[in-house]
Amino acid sequence: MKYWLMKSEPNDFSIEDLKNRPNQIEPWDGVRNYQARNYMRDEMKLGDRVLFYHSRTNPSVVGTAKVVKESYPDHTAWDPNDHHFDPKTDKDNPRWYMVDVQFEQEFVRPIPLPELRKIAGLEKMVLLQKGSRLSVQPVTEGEFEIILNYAASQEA
DNA sequence: GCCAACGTTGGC
DNA sequence: GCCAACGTTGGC
Repeated sequence: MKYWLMKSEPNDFSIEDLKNRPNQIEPWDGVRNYQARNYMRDEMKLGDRVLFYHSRTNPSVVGTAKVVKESYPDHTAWDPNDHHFDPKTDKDNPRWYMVDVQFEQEFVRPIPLPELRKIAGLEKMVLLQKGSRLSVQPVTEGEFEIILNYAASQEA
């Protein structure tokens, strides 16, 4: 099993939105970065765990989700009316892929980015590296556990 | 809203 | 294949 962190701008799609979806499942569409796509297309497997991250507005880890459908073409790339329309990809040779994720839990207290930087054991997290902007990124099992434990300790 | 850091595009 | 110009991301 692998562990991931996925970013979303809460104004665009928040963890509350995920929680309110039918079956609490949502396709992770709109990723238009090759490295992030490769992770989704090639490495994300059923049951993989995901840290849900809110970017830009009060950046923080806000909860967890899991992968419930492995990669398939992101059809929004072919929709001229979609914000993430990509005129250069065609249906015979899909360029962009997505997975479905399902809500697991929302932290009672989100963990803000500055707080993450202070937690021992997270120094090497991709998220915390300078200039890191990947919207889909790997997390180690150790990092994942540290964050879950930290979140749980905040709820006591 | 600003802007630094990245990623992509396209002329040559 | 280089690299300048442009567009985007995301912390602040």
